[in-house]
Amino acid sequence: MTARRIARVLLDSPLPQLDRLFDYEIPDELAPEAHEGVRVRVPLRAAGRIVDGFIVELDDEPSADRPLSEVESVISSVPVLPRRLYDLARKVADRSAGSASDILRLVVPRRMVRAERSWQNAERAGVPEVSASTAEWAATALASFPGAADSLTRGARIALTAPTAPVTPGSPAPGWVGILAAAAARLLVAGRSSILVVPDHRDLDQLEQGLIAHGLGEALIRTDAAQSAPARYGAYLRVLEPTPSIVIGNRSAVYAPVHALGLIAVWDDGDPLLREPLSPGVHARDAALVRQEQEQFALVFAGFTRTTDVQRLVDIGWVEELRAARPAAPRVVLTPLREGETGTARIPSAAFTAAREAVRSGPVLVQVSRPGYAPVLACAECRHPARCRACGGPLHAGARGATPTCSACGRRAEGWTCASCGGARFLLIGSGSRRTAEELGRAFPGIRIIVSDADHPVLDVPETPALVIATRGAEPRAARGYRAVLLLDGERMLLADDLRIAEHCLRWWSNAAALAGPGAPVHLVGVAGALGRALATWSQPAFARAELAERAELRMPPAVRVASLEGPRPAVETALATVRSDVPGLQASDVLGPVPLPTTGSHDGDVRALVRCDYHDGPALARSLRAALVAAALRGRRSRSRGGARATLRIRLDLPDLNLETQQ
DNA sequence: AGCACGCCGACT
DNA sequence: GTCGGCGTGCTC
Repeated sequence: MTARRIARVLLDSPLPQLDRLFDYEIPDELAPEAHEGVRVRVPLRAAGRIVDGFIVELDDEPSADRPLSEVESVISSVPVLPRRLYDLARKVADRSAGSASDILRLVVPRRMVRAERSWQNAERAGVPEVSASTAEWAATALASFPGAADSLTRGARIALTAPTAPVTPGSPAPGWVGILAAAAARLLVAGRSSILVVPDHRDLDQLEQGLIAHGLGEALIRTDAAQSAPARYGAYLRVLEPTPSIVIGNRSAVYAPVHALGLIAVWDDGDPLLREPLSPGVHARDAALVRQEQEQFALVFAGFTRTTDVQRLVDIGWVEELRAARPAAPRVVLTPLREGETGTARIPSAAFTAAREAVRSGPVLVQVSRPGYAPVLACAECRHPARCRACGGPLHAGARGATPTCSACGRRAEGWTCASCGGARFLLIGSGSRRTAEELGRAFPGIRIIVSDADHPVLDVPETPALVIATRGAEPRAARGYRAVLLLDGERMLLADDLRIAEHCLRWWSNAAALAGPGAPVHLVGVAGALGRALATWSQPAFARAELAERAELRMPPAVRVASLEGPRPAVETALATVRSDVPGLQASDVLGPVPLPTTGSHDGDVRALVRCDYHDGPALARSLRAALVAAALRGRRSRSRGGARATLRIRLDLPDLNLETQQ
C-alpha cells in the first residue's frame, strides 16, 4: 500500500452545503506547486463541473482508503490564502451564519497574471524605515492620550474620542488622522503592521495624505474596491510580504493578512458603510473583534462619537476607554427654534448673527437634512401630500416652478392633480439643500454659496468667505476649520423612522461639529433635552451608555443579538422550529413575526421573522440558523423542480435595529 | 447547479 | 424482463 498526497480544499461557492473542506489527491505533476494557500481548480463530479478553490491544508494518507478525485490544476503557485486568514474567515462565518468563501471573496482578489509577474520580477522592498523625526513626532502626538503608547504595545482594546484639532499645531492633517498615523508609526518602529479601517473614500484619501505627510508613505498599502483589478491584486501581494506595513482601506481591509499584525483601528464605527452589504453582512467592528481573539494586537475604536455597540464593550470591561489629557470640545450653542418662525426664520436670529459675523473671515458650514429643493409637496387646496399617479410615491420639486418628480420611481408628474380633491396647484413643503442655498443667498448678498450633497459632493472648500450648504455626511473639509457651523433641521432628522435615530443624529452632528475651527461656534438649532446636552457637553459616551441602558430594558440591539429570517412562509416557519429546539434559552417573546414583507417585486409573498438572543446564546443561534439554511437549500431544490416558488431562505445575523420597515 | 441512483409502473 | 419517469440526495 503506497501513500498519496492529498489536499483539503475550500471551494469557492456560495452554496451553504459546500461550505466545508473537500479532499483531493494531488497528482505527481502538480506536487511541486500544490502548496498550502494556493488557488486550484478541482472537479466536483456530482455537480459535473470544475470549480475554483484554495488548498487549506496538505496531508498524506494510504492510497486504498477511498476513491478521491484529483486536483485538476494549480491556478497560481502564490499562496494567497494563509492558514490564519482561513481560520479567521471560518470563525467570522460561523459567528454570522455565513460561508467562509463569502468572507474570503471580499479579501482575496482574483488572480491577475500580469500583476503577479511584475510583482515577482520586482525587487522585494526591505523593512520600511521610520525616520527619527517621524518616531519623535508620533511619540509626542500619542502623549496627548496618557497611556496610549503602552496600551498599543501590550495589545489592548481601546475606545477613544478623537481630537477635533490637528495633533500638531499647523499640521494639514486632521486630528483623527494624526492619532491613527501616530499609532501606526509607533507599531512600525516595533516592527509590527497596522490596519486602519475607514468608512469611505474621502476618509481614505485624507488618511493616505496624512500618512505620506508624516513620512510613512514607504510602508503604506492602500486597498480599495475602486482600484483596478490588477492594482488590487498587486496591493494584496504586497500585503502578504513578510515585512511590516500600514494597510489602509474600507471595511474589507479588516481581514488583510499582514505580517506581524500589531494594530487594527476602526474609524467612526457608527457609519453604516462599515457593514458589508453582501451576505453574511458582517460589520468591520465585529470582524475585528473576532480577529482579536485569535491574534495578539491592539484594537482601537476611534471616532468623534461613541456607538452603543462600542459602549456596550466598554461597559462589560472588554474594551477600555482611553481619555485625552486635555479633552477639547467644539463650542456648541443650543439654539431654540421659536414657534411660528417660517422661511429663513428656520434659522434663529442668534445663529443667523453668528453666521453673518463668521463668514467675514472664512467658510461657514450649514448642515441640512435633505438634498434638492423642496423634498415634499402638498395639495394647495386640501393639504394632502402629493403622490405619484404611477406608483403612489411622494413627489418632490427640483426647483421653484419645476415639474414635480416622484421620489420613489423618478417619473415626472406632468399636469398633476390632487387625488383626493382634484386641485391642480401644490405647495412646496420643507427645504432641501438647494432651497436653503437660495434663501441664504438672498440673505447674504455677495457671499459665495457652495452646495454639497451625496450626488454632487464637494471635498474641500477654500479659506475664503463662503456659505457651505451640505447634507449630513457630505460636508466638505475646510483646511483650517469652519468659522461657524449651523446644524439646521435637527427636529426633522429626529423624526426618521429608525429606532437608533438619536444615536445617528448625535454622530452626524458630532462629525459636522468636529469640522469647526478653534473657538468657532456650533449652533444646534431646535434640539433640546439630553441629546442636545450630549453634543453641547461633548459627552457622547455618557449618552451612548444611557441609550444602551434603555435598549437593554427593551431587549433591542446592541444589548441583544438579532437575526432576521426571510423567505416563503413555510421555509421561515420550518427554520424557526429548528431554532426554537436548538436554542433552549430563547423566550417566546424573542421570536418576532413572521410578518409579510412589503411587496418589493422580487420576493412577493415572502415573510420575515426576527429572533433575538443574549450574547451568551449567540453561537448556538448562529449554528442553528446555519443548519436551517443548509436544510432549506437542500429542500428548496425540490419545490423549485415542482414549479413552486423560490424556496430560498435568507438569513442575517447582527442587525443594527429591530425596525422591520427600515431594514434593507 | 447538475448528476446519479433507485423505486415503480408500463410495456415487449 | 427491462425501459424510463421522477423524486431524492450528494458533491472529496
